[in-house]
Amino acid sequence: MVNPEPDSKSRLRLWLRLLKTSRGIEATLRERLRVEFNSTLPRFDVMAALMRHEDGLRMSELAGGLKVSNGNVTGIIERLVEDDMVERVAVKGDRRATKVRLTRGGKVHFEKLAEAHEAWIDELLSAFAPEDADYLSAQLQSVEDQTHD
Amino acid sequence: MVNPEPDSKSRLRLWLRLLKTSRGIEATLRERLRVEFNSTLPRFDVMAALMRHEDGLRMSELAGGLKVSNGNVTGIIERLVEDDMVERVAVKGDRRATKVRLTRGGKVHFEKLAEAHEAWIDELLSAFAPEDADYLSAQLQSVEDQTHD
DNA sequence: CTTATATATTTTATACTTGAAATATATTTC
DNA sequence: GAAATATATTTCAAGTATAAAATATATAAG
Repeated sequence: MVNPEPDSKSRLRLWLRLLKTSRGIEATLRERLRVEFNSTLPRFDVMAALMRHEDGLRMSELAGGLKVSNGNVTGIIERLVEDDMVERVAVKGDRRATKVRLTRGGKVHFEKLAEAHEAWIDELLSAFAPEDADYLSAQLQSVEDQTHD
Repeated sequence: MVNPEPDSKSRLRLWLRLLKTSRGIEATLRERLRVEFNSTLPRFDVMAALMRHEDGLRMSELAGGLKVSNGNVTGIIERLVEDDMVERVAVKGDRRATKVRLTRGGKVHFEKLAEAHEAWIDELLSAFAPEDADYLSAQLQSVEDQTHD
């Protein structure tokens, strides 16, 4: 063949597929969080991060971990505080910083979200046998280092 | 083993990995579009869709194709029209509808974006040999039908 | 100790996103 | 053909997202 398809085409197709898949799943999760829990994906992400850190996280740690901007986290936390899901705690020794952590009620609420979330994913990705899922995860892992612009 | 890890855990890991990978790539693309072309991903997506339809698309076709809300497209198109990238065309026979299509300048501009975009993806996904990319694409395809909530 | 610099966070301006309500026009039904 | 219903689009309110500027506090340098 004189002019075979360049490698970039396969990768482009993969990217479009990757994007379509993750957006589709995200849309479904967002919709279900809204309808069944009156919540959102960003709130879920923030609460999940806080769940993994009993003593709380600084605003900047949270933003860094979720790879979103500081200002973004400020807004999400504001609303979570209004809803008594999260509380702000002073950091002793550094009056610039604030730590943020789940309230008792926030934990209870998140437990429910997390359980539903795991079941939804299990359903949405049921096309993958666990071994395939693990294999795919490993493959995707290899992209990691490429995306540190 | 008495209590082996449930299948849902593998799928959950896959989802988190999928999300992390696509968000990482998206962030890189967004940043580069901003810095190198003073543009954005949503604009790119809209222009790419219009590029595939010489005669233009109705607002609702555009929204449906990109799977975003109508109101969302209205805003993006508004700004693209301001920048002379896109023009609105009346649909004869239906005065409710508007078609939207790339201007000459919009096409020229998009050609540059598309070329850079393909090169970025080729770079970001260089960890995948073309055959692996094709295989992965096919695997991901299988999720498709699951996400029509 | 006082200025310079660095760090943590919030605020601001702008854009994107959604779902729902509003508007305008078409189509169907009686 | 007038009323009811459906469709196409925009507007609206609220939330999410970014980068950059502003603020507050801490640390370093002199």
